[in-house]
Amino acid sequence: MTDLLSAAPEDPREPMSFRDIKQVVLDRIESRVWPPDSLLPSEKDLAEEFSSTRTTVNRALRELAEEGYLERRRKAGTRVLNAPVRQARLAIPLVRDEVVAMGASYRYVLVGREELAAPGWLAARFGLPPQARVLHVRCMHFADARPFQFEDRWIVTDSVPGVLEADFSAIGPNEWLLQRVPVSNVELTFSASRAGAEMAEFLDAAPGDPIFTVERMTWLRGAPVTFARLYHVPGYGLTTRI
Amino acid sequence: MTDLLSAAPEDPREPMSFRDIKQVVLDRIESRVWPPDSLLPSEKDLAEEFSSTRTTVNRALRELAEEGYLERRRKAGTRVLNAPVRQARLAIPLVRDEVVAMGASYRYVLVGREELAAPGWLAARFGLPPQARVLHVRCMHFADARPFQFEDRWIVTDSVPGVLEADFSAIGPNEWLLQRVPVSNVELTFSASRAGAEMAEFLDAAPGDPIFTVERMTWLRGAPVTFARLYHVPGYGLTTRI
DNA sequence: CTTCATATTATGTATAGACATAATAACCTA
DNA sequence: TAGGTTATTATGTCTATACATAATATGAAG
Repeated sequence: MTDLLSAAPEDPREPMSFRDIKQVVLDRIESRVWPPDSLLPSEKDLAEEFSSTRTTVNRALRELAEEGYLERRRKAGTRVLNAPVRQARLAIPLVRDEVVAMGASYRYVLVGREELAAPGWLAARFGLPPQARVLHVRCMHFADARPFQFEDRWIVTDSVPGVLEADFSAIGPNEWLLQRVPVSNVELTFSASRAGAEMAEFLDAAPGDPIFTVERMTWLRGAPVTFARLYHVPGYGLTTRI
Repeated sequence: MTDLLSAAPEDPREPMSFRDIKQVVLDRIESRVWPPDSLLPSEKDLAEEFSSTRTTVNRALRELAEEGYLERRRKAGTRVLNAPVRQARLAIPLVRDEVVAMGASYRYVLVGREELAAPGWLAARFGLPPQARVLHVRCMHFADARPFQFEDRWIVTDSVPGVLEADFSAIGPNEWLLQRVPVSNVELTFSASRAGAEMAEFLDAAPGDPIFTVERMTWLRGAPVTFARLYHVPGYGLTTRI
């Protein structure tokens, strides 16, 4: 097995790629050859060591910094972070795609649809004017005829031209919106809530069951677009890897 | 306001950076100038349009692909993804840092510590041999004297030299581990569970309350290191933005 | 000795060209 | 006409150099 702490691959003819360099640097960080808070050699010095160029070394170190291992500042140099600020990346798929990826078939059912003045709590969350109108849509998503997710969504009608003409009987609001509204900013909040009576009925749960809940707020060019609460069937877990 | 759909900034003397190019391309995607599934002009053509080089255009498009907007393949070109596969990035801070960031003061208390054979469910999860030993540590994390998080952790003793000598009375196992064990691979699962009697007592909750739960499994160079369940005080939400 | 100005250094990013390679298009042969 | 081969193209990445700029070190002056 190649000694990854060495600078060069065993075959001297094979140049070190930016990925090779990342791996060597990461190995040195993890083995404490370069301990937390220590200053790395300059890019210029590393380029010499790896028989590479500053641009290639820069890319390797920049990506390690983006991944939370290093801190870089001009002139100050590159430092190993004391506690890596690791970041998990969560893919946010369409619920249809998520169900299909589970190997199940997807089904959608509209539960309710009404146009109304934005409730106070929503106007407050979004900073909406008092008379703002929203479309409130509730729907169910099924996986192989079993409940998977209950969706409770409010759409700001001024932000989505044509939304009042959409009846959402055949297609869910999220898929409809994705076709029409590119969304720039999303805020997600994961939490646990308690199943109320209606929730329990739709999700085949018992009232009081703990429900994994995702709140999703979206904006387009600074204007609020939607607020959705997604309630998952009991037992659901959202998994990601770093 | 500068018309961002134009290729060049108004001031012809200011060259377009890779960030400018990203923004123009993103604007064209969001405004459907380049609709979903469409093929973008080649990097060479875009470099000409932006009076730039392939390397600069490549960086802009590569980052947009990493952010989930584009799909790129050699020779096949660059396409706009039908549904952006957006990814949220979750910073995974130390619980101490999370509490301090909230403006509260942090306190740690060891609840229990015992060495034992790995329970069957854990051996199964990690693929451990039947006689594997683990250190089971339970502890509480407080924010301003209020319960914040209950931590239930199993540490594979073979993977962590010195762990049996650690009593964890003054410092939590996670901080202790971070000082000694760089962790390469992490799997996180977010879910909702129900507060049992002990949990309710520690977290100042009622039995049966929904509890936002994070399971964290870690490996180093392929070997299992820890399995932790983090239970959060009722009302806790984990927020991230895309 | 302290403060301010200047020099130096290390990273951030751009350019131009080169080579590698995956994927598609075009061409040739049976 | 279909299948196989070859050419072409578009992206992936590297090199070498240059310029920008943030941050630190050094030196000069009061």
